[in-house]
Amino acid sequence: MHAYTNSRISLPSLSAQPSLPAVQPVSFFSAGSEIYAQGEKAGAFYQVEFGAVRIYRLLADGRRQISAFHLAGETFGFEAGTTHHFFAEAINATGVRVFRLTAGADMSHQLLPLALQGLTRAQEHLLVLGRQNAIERVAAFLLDMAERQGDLRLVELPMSRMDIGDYLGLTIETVSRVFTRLKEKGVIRLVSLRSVEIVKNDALQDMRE
Amino acid sequence: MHAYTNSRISLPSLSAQPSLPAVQPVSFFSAGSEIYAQGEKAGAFYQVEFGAVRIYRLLADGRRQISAFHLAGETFGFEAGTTHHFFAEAINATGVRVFRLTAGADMSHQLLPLALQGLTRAQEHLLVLGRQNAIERVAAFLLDMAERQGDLRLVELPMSRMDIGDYLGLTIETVSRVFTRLKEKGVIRLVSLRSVEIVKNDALQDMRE
DNA sequence: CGTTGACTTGAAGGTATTCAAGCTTTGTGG
DNA sequence: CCACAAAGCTTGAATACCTTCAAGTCAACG
Repeated sequence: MHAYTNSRISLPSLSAQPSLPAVQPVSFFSAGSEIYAQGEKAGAFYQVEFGAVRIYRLLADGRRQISAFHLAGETFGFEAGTTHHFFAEAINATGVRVFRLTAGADMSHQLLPLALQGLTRAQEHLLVLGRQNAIERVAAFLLDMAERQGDLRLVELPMSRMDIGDYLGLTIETVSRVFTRLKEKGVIRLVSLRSVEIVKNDALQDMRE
Repeated sequence: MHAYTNSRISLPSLSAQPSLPAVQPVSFFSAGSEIYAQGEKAGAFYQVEFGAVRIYRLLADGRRQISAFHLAGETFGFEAGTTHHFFAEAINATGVRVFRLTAGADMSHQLLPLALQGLTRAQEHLLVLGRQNAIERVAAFLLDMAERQGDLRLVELPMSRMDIGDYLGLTIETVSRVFTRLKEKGVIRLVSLRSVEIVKNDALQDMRE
């Protein structure tokens, strides 16, 4: 399947992050490889060095809901209890810094703000999934991705249409149709499959609700 | 509108909760009254003594998404940053113990598990809103309410159909129709509008996905 | 006992899904 | 470097599910 699946190569730290121990090694994950699985014992948290990660759950019949994407610089993996409730996978070739939680050290101060930020994001996403239509969902997604990439006109989408659909609670066909509609309206330009230029930011903002 | 809106009467502690300072007073809120509002300065967290609370966001056109209900014993109100991102309202006559966050005291240890639990719940709710149909959503809701009330056959629903709809991303009509269908199948019995007997627990479990 | 608000039920309509086909891009091997 | 295969994406038509609009029922309360 994946040539490098589960190959984790430790490297010296590339960049120190304030308030986190900077000496942690970086693990590499190839596209599609698993970082952790639902039911696995939790005991670490993770920071994306480069690449992108998807966090998701599955229903018994295979339906998938991606609850979050994590891009370079972002942190994930802390969970309630001792086992993971979700899957985490590298979307592309991805480097992840792993911070093991040791029994003695207390990381509450570092983790609480991260947990609260994740909570706010999840709750805002609930509004999107519960009360917004397809166009509004895609608009919210594009604006969120743009914001997290520094509000440039050009937004990189590291994930497939399938991933976007499973994040927004839509099918790939609907995602594709909305992209086409936004393109025809001149709101966005599809530079390539994984790269979108936001032409009319205001129009997107208006669509978001 | 509400006769007792915003009346907050302090009472001595009714029950001490482990690991939280037990001397906090209890505030009372009448049905529909606001506990805090989006944009307000945050600086406390809350524990429900009795009654029930809804946490929600609004879109500009009035669409509402309830992200969580909180029943007796549960904790809410901690948020990222210094201002509230959500509204909190008493659903019925409700007593709430308020824990003010003082500048000196550090509550990270108490708050982190609560924040992580909230995060897990929100992410599980994302799966419901993103990938489940109306019956599955209502089944998940009823089972969740039952579990939080001690897994009794009789489940009390402190909230209206409107609230349930806004929590599950459905209209009140759809919620009502699903209740009727479950009743006709003999899965539940509508003891009263706000009280449901779970007759076939297994059937509900199966429907949940 | 009548009024009000909440809930239920029915019929019509709309949005997203499903199923199906065609197209584009990417990767692989000759 | 080209040809082909495979995967990912787009587009179209039919269908399904939920919503909207409307009317009617039920329950609580004065």
